[in-house]
Amino acid sequence: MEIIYAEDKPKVCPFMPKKINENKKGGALKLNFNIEDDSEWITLGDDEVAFFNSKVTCRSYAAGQSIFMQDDPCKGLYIIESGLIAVRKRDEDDRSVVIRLGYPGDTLGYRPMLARESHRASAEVTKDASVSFIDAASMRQLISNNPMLGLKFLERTAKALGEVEARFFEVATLSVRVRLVHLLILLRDKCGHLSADGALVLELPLTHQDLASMIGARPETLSRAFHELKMDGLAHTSGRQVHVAKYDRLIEELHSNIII
Amino acid sequence: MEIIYAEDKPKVCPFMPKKINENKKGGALKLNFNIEDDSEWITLGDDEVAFFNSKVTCRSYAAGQSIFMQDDPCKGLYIIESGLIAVRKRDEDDRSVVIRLGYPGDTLGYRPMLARESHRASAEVTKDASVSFIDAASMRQLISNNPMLGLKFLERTAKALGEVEARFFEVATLSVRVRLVHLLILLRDKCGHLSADGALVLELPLTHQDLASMIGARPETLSRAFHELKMDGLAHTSGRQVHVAKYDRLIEELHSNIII
DNA sequence: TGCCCGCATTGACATAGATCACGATTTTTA
DNA sequence: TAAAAATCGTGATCTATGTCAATGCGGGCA
Repeated sequence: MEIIYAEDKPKVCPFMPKKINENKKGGALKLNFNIEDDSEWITLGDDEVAFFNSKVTCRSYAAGQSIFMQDDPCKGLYIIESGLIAVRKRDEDDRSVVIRLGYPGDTLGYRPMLARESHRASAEVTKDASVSFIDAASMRQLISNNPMLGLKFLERTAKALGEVEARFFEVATLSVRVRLVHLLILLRDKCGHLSADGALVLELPLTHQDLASMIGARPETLSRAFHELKMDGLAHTSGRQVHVAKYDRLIEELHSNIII
Repeated sequence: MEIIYAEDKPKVCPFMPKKINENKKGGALKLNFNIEDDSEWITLGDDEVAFFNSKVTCRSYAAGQSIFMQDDPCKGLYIIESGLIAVRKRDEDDRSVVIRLGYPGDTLGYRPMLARESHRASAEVTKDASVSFIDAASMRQLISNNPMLGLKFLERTAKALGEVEARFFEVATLSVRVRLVHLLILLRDKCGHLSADGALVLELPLTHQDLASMIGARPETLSRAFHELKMDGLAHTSGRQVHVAKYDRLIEELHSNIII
């Protein structure tokens, strides 16, 4: 359910509230995506929803635009409603690494907002997106009023921390091939679907260059790793699609190399 | 101010409360280290301090002992009062990586405690330590009673996340030499002091093997990197000490390679 | 004291992965 | 639609780092 905007300029999203946590609180949150049961936002009470709604603004971005840039001061929290965002870190030589991908429901910028730091990475729109924003002061006010909201964010941050630590471990000890296999498995949930013949197909949302950067490798090396997987009959690429023949064997290959 | 225990077996620490946040709340927290102004614990009110004190227990560990092991279920939060802890992740081939170091005032296990997961790493005592413990249920109760406590933990976790992301970026893009230089600079605050002749000396708290793992390299490679630094007149090692001749030039070398 | 045993160093070698280069694609733009 | 610009694939190198092996060092322990 993606919203298409004709204009080039950003505009405010239409207000289409979703019922959240209907039984208990019945609040209607001004956010344009399906709020999951484990979302941080379902912890908000009526008053808080009203406060949130009065503060939140929404705009849309075309693919290629940036939501914020590395080293910008962090103004607040961004909530992805639709589209796809790549969080990217650069050095002065224009080497860049995609740190993570943001999907609808995800938030951006909570780390620098909470740590009261500047953005350490840029957020680039990969597929046309619509993103809501709430300023840092309001967000902190919400969190200090509502312990559960803070706790939810804490859990989220804690999970992210664990994941990055695991990726650090990977890059430090595992081969490019294994890292690629792991990345493919991680992307399955968000980008995978079954083709007509029942095989698993991943729609990779990024160029091979960016994929390579996510596992700390060069594009050429990634290309060769894909070639190897094809030779072994595990998976083959066509454009930005990856057809996975033997998902089980991917998992196997991972298990023999990783303990998480 | 380190506490020495003669016994091999752990024993309960003496109760030596520190005054925290005297002006406003006057609580005395049952923790044996100097509580910094930005510590999460200064947010506790009288009742909460009493509750905390009734729940917290303390024991001491000798160097070499483990506080918890990878894959153990997480029972609660550990607070380091003295000593030094290495947080280490292992795979089945006994390759291990030191993820971070824990100093007095630091807490261990908040990530798995909050994410309700098992420990993804072990905590090994590197210098005889005294560590307090509070169970997960009590800790959660404290956090949901006191929004500020949660917020403080949130900030801390967010900071840690930023640091690990930065290290991921490093390992993916920078040479071992530059990573070593960066590690030395990071260790300066905790392990550095000035020698008689005014030069900077770092007392490295770990074996070269563990140091190597922290920057995602093998011990032999680390050894050669140190050798290189010596050749260039930047620093030289003797045992676990590193004598830094030109700290400025270390910084320089880093700046020409990193943007944080 | 001397014997271990784990740690550090050094050398020789192997290799994964980076770099460079050049066409072949695909995508974007005009 | 064609032209231009990315992006992708592949081969030929090069090099940083890992691996293996031998040696030396130092600190605990009998």
